[in-house]
Amino acid sequence: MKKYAQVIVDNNSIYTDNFFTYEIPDDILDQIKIGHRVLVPFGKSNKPIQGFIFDILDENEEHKNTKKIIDILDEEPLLRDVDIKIIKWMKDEYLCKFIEAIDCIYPKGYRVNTYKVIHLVNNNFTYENLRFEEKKIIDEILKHKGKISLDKLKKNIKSNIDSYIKKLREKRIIQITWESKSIKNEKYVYSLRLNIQNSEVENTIQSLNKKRSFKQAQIISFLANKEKVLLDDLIKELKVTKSSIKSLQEKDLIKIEKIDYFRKIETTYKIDEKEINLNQEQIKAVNILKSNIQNESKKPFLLHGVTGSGKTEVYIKIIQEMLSLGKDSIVLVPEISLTPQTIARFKNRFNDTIALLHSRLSDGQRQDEYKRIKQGKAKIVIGARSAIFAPCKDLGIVIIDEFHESSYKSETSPKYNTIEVAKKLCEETGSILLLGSATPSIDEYYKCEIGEYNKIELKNRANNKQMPPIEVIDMKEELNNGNKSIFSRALYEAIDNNLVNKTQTILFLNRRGYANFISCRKCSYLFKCSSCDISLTYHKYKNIAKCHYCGYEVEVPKKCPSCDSLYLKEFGIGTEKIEEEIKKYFPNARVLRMDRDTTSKKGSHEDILNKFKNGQADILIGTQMISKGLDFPNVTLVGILSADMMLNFPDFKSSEKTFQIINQVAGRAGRDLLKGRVILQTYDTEHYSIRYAKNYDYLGFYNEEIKIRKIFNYKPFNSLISVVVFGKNEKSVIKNIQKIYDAVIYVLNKKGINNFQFILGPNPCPISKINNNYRWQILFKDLDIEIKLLKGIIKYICIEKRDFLLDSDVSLSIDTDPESIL
DNA sequence: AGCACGCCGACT
DNA sequence: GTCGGCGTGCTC
Repeated sequence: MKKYAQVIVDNNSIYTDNFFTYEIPDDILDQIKIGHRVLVPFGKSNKPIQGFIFDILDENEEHKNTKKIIDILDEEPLLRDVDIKIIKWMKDEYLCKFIEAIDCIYPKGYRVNTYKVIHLVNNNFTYENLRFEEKKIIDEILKHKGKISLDKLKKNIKSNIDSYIKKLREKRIIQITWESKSIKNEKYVYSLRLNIQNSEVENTIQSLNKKRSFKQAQIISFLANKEKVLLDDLIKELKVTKSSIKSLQEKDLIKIEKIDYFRKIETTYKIDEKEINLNQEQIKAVNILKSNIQNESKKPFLLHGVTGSGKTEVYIKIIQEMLSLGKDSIVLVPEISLTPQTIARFKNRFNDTIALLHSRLSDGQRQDEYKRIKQGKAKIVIGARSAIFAPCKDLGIVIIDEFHESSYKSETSPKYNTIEVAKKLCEETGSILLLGSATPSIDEYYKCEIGEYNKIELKNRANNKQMPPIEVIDMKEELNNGNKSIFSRALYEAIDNNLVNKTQTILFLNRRGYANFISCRKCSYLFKCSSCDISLTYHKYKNIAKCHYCGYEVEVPKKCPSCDSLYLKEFGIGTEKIEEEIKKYFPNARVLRMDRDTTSKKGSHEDILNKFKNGQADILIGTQMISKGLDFPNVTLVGILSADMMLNFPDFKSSEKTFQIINQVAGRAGRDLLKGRVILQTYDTEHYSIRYAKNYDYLGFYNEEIKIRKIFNYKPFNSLISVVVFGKNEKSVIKNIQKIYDAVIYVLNKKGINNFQFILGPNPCPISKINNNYRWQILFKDLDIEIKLLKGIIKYICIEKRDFLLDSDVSLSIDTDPESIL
């Protein structure tokens, strides 16, 4: 009986974002499964493209003209059953296309290359009657055994031949079809062994020598009495070429076996392995988790453990438990704390059972890791956000460390929230979800309060040390007392002290570059990016002004470009400036700076950390990058240079973020035997973020913040959906965002809703231009309206009716619960 | 999206 | 004629 497949095709268009029905040919009927990647003919020209099987049906009621699937592209289905569920869920949740959700899941090296080939179909033509160019085409095709790729043909015949090809086609002399090649970017090694009995070896060698196949004879004698030899070794050893090996294979004298080769990932960072001795709190935490493994319905766990309370040890113990049950674990870490140090900690413990997935892997390496997980060779996956989609076979637990980090929200469509995806994944697979943080996000902590999550607490630091005391310094006061420097007197003295005592200092400022902007003091000319609505950051070392959004750089002239005065001045501070000031005040101090500018080279990250760890520097200056996971026993002082810098951001999460980052950076001091000290400089000493952070009082902060969220209808009480229209043509952008607004109002009116308080906009985005794209947004809150209904309406207007409604010169971005609305 | 096709103006 | 540029319509 014929069967039919429901296929999602790899075509990133809204019009093809639905199931296509294909007939399954008999020869693959018994192999094909849901989740398989297949090759299907598509469109008028039957171009072969990738597709994904979402369902297999016995009948095909709706369509008459079904085409047949060409082939299956992988032995095993690329998508697991749970992947299919997640894809469907993501599509609804994040208002994205099927193919966008699918793209999150399978490694991007798997693809199909297509090209057109031109071949002779008919010999019933008189060559002599053809025109010169037509002859040339036919000659070229015949030269390549009756078939050549169109690209190659055009390259070989340099003149324009399109019209002659068309003519030949009309005369039915040639035909153009599509061909394809499946690319997997996989690496294999090959092993050789004899395919003849030992007793036959002598004879074979003799007969080969007779035919003057000396190299082949040499290979046979080399292989004799050996179990297996690697192809590469053989080639090196005997200085033979692949051709002699190939002919031996054709004569069936040897067997070649393909072996998966896994490219090694280098980790240069080494740490001394400490024996894990869990304290009472940690043991209790592990036991709670363990007792839940068999539990049918699993609530997620929120592990609230103060900095240094040993969350990682808890993770390791529960992973060990999972391993002993044969189950897989996924550990997600924010990209910036996926440091060699963190990796080494897990690697030391689990060795080769670990697969690593992060942005710095090459495509090949990522592919290898993917395969190792898929084949069950790696049972523990450590990675950033996207590792949540790792193809584990039998998942036991998902751990999201530092789950409050904003990097768990994807910035590209689909703009998924990793915690939500993980929750769905765990629900579907019956796995445990463990969210760990010292400073939980307000949203998730609220879910503990209302009983959606179980809470586990680690209240004490593993070594029972107190958190280092935080001294808050009022920089307004410093200024009043005549100190114009970026260092308060207290911080200056503390740094000086540390230099004398030969202990180390970390200075934190969440901004790279030298100064945030540069302008003319005479005419107030401001250096701005030509393609973005952003002032340029000054990088003194290179003497450039740089746009941190699009990367645009311009050399800073001596004179003001507008009024020719010499009064150009930079304002605000960045890490580069701190480095300069430190060198000015403490010329003998050895300084390292770690930010995106100094870590762009591969391995530079490791370099800086290793140097600091080995005591080759006294002071480490850095951005967010240094706020996490670093464990340096000799650091006794942490200076937070401008704690309130983030507070001025127009973002409802800025208080939360400030509180979190102070906590994290402070935790870098006094981690070992030496006593730590934190100096926090701010202009706003009375802000509640700073007040509670000073005492490491998470609950106090939470209670204050949750009240504000309630009053202003922010998360977790209300959702926010942002719709941004952007494009090069500002008028068109405005016109189109207005169309969306009008359409939403129209639909709402029809549904009897007349109060539009919950819609904000359309307005220009706070950053109104990026990369020459003008940006306008509408914000929707689910106030007095069901979130499902709201999403439905937005989906209907912005996705389903998009082409009908919107012009083609604008693009659209939808973000549910955006991390930032800039 | 991305492909094919068809129509139209420009140009040897 | 004939080249190529763009607008249109469809994808099992």
